[in-house]
Amino acid sequence: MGIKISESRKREIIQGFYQLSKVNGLENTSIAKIGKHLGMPPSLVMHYFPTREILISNLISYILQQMLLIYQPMLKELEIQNYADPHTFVNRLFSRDWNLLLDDGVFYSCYSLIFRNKRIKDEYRVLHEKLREYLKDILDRDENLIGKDTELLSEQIFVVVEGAYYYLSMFDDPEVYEQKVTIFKNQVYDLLRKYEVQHL
Amino acid sequence: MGIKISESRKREIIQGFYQLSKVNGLENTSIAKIGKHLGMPPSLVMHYFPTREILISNLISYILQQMLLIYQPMLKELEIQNYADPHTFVNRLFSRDWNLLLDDGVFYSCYSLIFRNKRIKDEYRVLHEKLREYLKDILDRDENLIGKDTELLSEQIFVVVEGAYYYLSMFDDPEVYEQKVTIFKNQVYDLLRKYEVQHL
DNA sequence: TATAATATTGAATGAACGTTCAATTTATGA
DNA sequence: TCATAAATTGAACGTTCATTCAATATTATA
Repeated sequence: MGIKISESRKREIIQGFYQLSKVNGLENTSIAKIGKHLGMPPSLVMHYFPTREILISNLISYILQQMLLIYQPMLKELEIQNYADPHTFVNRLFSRDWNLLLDDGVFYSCYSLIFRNKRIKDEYRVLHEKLREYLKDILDRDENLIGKDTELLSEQIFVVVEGAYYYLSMFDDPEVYEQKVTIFKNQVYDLLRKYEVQHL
Repeated sequence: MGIKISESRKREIIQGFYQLSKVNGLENTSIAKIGKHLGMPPSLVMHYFPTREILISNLISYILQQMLLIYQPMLKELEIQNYADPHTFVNRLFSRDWNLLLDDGVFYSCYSLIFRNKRIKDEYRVLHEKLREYLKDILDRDENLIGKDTELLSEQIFVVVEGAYYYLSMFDDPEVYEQKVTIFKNQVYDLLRKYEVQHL
């Protein structure tokens, strides 16, 4: 049970790191601040994460895990029913449920580290490839898409989703935001339709 | 001429800031380091940019200006000939000439600040809206697209471009990179074709 | 219960941080 | 040329940073 304490402490620290980064930014969240926030001396933080670099590396793993978590319910559904409606999946992709599980500010701060850290870049890439494979799995079980290049379609759908997230983050006005979401959602539906039509 | 020295010094400092951020990251580039790199005391840096916040704010303006600069040649062409080929424009959008004028790491580091700074967010949004208007201008002068919703088309093209940039940054292998660029380029061409076809 | 491993504390380190300020040099305009 | 303004210097400020370490408390194991 000794190792359990260690693990739960680690988790506690990473979550504290994440919470403070959400408010003050990743670059303004120091080890001392994390300790203070959790009521422990900074030396205890460093006992579990010997350097700041390691701490950040673990935060990134946590964030990417959170991202996978968002897809979990849909993948469970796929497994049980052996089918999931692509349109519903796309709809969920564009829903703002994300923000409950993952803060965009922290996410993009971590993303910007891929340009100077190969390991982080690889971790991000693997995660994004995984997401595309999930979508491919869903598309492969749709009878309208049998024999189609679902890998390509999945790639094309996700690039719209990711571009949309990037761009939409600049808009605060809910009305404008919704209007633009609709545009990009339709853009993805058009992609799906295009592939389906070719089949007929 | 007094004000000229001041302005060129400011430019020198911002460019030094940018250069160091490219190598060490925005968050690791201090005022002291910028001064050292340029052979001036940190107090001189602060004479021109009273706080670090102001310094960052000016770096962001510089970066967004650089982004506009990339489009300059194409816009000149549009002005002179009163026409520019959309496909050529799209091709340029996907070219890696960007990296010579603007480092992706610095760009996304600054981007991540939009989530905690309203002014930065607004500046980013205005820039992105401007880019879309440029493309709309080009599309509007294409005879195949007369009467079409070029604003919508421009929005849909750019979201693919931006998603592609986000995603492609995770790939180092030039072969894989090129293969994926082709996919996304074709995705944009499909959008253009779709609108053109509807016209016939 | 004795022993070993783990968890936690608190004080201390030097380096780097952003920022201030008074003094000095250089350029400008009357 | 002289006065004024702008540009530049260098030393200093207190604060925060990541990190270290030896000492203590707690828990697990034998």
